[in-house]
Amino acid sequence: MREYTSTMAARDFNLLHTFASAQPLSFIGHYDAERNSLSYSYDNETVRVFQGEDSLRISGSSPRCAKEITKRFRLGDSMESVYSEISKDDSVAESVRRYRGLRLTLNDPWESTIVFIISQFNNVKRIRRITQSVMERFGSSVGSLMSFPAMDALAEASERDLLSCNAGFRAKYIKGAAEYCRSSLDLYGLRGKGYDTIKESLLEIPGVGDKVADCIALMGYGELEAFPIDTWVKRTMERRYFDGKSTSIKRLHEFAYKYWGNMSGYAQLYVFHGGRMEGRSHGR
DNA sequence: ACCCAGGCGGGCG
DNA sequence: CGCCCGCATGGG
Repeated sequence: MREYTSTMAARDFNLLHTFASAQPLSFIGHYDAERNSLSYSYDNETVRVFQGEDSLRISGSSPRCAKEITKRFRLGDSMESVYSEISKDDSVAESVRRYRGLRLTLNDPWESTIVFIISQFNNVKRIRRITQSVMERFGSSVGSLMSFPAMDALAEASERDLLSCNAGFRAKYIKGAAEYCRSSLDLYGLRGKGYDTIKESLLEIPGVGDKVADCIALMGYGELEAFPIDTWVKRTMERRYFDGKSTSIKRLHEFAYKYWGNMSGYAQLYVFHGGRMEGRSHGR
């Protein structure tokens, strides 16, 4: 079985920060700390990316693997201009300094939908375990990895089998979302329709609310206006921009859009990751 | 024992 | 619109 490899220059690319930032790839892929590499399956192929000094090495089962990595990690984005656009204050600038190379990923819309449904009211370690166990149970093997389950597989799964993946109360949402996505919504047809249209459609999926819809819009469709507000982002923003006062999600959205505009998605990534890393190191 | 986690749906005023 | 609640499960 042939393997395709390639090397490409990559500045401002940090695989570990990206893996640690709780994006769909963090849950679907496998990170190897010793090699500093990440492997995952896509479209019945496998690929592995190794972080070098100022370069990436790629190996995969298809000649398309380099293109896949370029797209998945948005290597075409100029991080220089992203950083200059989002660094509106010292706290964002500090996150950028600490986590330079943290990349936004562009993932499959269907996979993003299920992963972010699993993510609700949950912690990162458990999201990964549940996602992996759903893949083991309902996916199929691609080389030595597992594929992400098809819509049919999850729509036809029993709630009991999903519960045995420890999905908890999310089991019924997973099944409901799969049924809805295969019968009543063309997830892939939404690509490129724009943030408002995409979000409105996603909100019709059972188990998808405001926050999860923004996550899917951002990391499944690449809509950079999206600004998902979870507990970390809320707390971090209240501390940084609202004098520590409790502030409604609606107000935080309004603030974000005025402040970062169509770079909100990248700003959110650095606010979220910075806030979460800082919060964790302080104990709690 | 306790609080919390990349929230959502449903009910209430 | 805002607020409150229940929801499964396991980490710190």
